Amino acid sequence: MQIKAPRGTHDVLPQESYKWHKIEETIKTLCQDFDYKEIRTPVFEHTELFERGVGETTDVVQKEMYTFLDKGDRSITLRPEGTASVVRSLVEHSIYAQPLPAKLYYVTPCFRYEKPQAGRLRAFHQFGVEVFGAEDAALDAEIISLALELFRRLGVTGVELEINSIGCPDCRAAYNKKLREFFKPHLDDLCETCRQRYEKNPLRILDCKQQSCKDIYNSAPILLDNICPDCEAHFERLKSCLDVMGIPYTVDGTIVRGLDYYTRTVFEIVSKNIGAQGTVCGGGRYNGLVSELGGPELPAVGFGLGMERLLLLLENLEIDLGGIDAADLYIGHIGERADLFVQKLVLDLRRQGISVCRDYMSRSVKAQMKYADKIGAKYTMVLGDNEIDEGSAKLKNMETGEVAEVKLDALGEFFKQLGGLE
RNA sequence: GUGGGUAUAGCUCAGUUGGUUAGAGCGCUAGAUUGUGGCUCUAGAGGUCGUCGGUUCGACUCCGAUUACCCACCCCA
Repeated sequence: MQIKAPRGTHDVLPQESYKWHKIEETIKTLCQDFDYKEIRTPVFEHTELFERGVGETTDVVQKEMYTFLDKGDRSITLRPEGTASVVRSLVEHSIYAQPLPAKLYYVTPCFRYEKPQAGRLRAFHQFGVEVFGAEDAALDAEIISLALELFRRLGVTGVELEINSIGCPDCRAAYNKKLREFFKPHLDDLCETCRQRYEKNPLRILDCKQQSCKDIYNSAPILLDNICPDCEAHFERLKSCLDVMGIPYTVDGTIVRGLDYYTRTVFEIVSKNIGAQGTVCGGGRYNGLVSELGGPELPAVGFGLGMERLLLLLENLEIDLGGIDAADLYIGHIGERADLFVQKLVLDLRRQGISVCRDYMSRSVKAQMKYADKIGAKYTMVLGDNEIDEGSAKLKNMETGEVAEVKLDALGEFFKQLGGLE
């Protein structure tokens, strides 16, 4: 009986993994340029962290977590998103006692028990950024510019930025009251989930996709029009920062986001090139989360960016990421003496940082050359008694077909110079 | 969790109104005068036709169930 990869997971094969390397490299230098440092947290945490951090009423917590009891009867959950873990770590290690703002990033696997479809997996990866300690909307704008810069560096076009402000707990409480008053006469016409939302979090009703509910909330008061003066000023500052950086955006008052911790700024970067899951990157400000998880009152902003969705985007836009790295040199051989000679030579060259392959299949010279061609080796040479005795061999450039006589003990130098020229 | 589509070789797919040894292209392996890739030619390996059950003299083909994948809803990255 053959065992296959679990539902919603997939293998990253060599034809694909080089793309990951390329993107991860780009992220690394990007974060260096913005002066963000990498943080790595465990793949699993205490379940309670996500219940409190992500919010008990969210879909993620209510029905999508991989939760189990370990052998010590602890309730453990595979991380469904990155932010809660980073905040936990920040509090646990008092990172807030270091110079603020603390600017962190990560690329990490996440797990959500959902029904897979285009751009949605059960095991996926997020590139995330979190900044702690500053209230200034310039920082909200900075992380947005960081995300957009990643797309720019990778050559991704056609992504759009949508922003909104969902206010602070104060203005949201006032707004929720207003909303309840608005929906009260329509209660019977709302769908069942929206009736529950009415009690717990009326804001979420505005996110309902049912036409009957849409018809009702279309004329509801808009949160953005009801935020307090401080939140208003914060949002204005965000917009002027984006303006001054030349970053286009649209204000979308309907962006609410499904995670409970957001305050003030929320944003999404969307694309039409990844199927129905249009959001490649989503984030916002979460000023209350650090204290909620036992730390001090510390403002924070962050985003999560779906790596698989980014890959999908690159693929659908037919963006070239350079292809798999091929070996520098393939060394064929004839005869037993050459076989052992090559075994040693290959190691010598590899120790010098040259990527070298040889034959392990007792193939004919012709078949060895065919193989070298298939793996895309840049150069080839064939060693027999003559070449070993003379200490030199013909080195063939597989792209141009040019052949040059090269001393075997000068091979290392030859490839180093070649590398220097590229 | 709800709905729609698909399931034949490693990959992309043919397979006539059910009829006996299930095909192609690509890929893989080996050859085409003795020690050199790309083109061409030849040969070979590789499939219990997703799985289980039913109808039938006979099922890859029809029916039912199940599973997986894809897509959409929901939600989100």
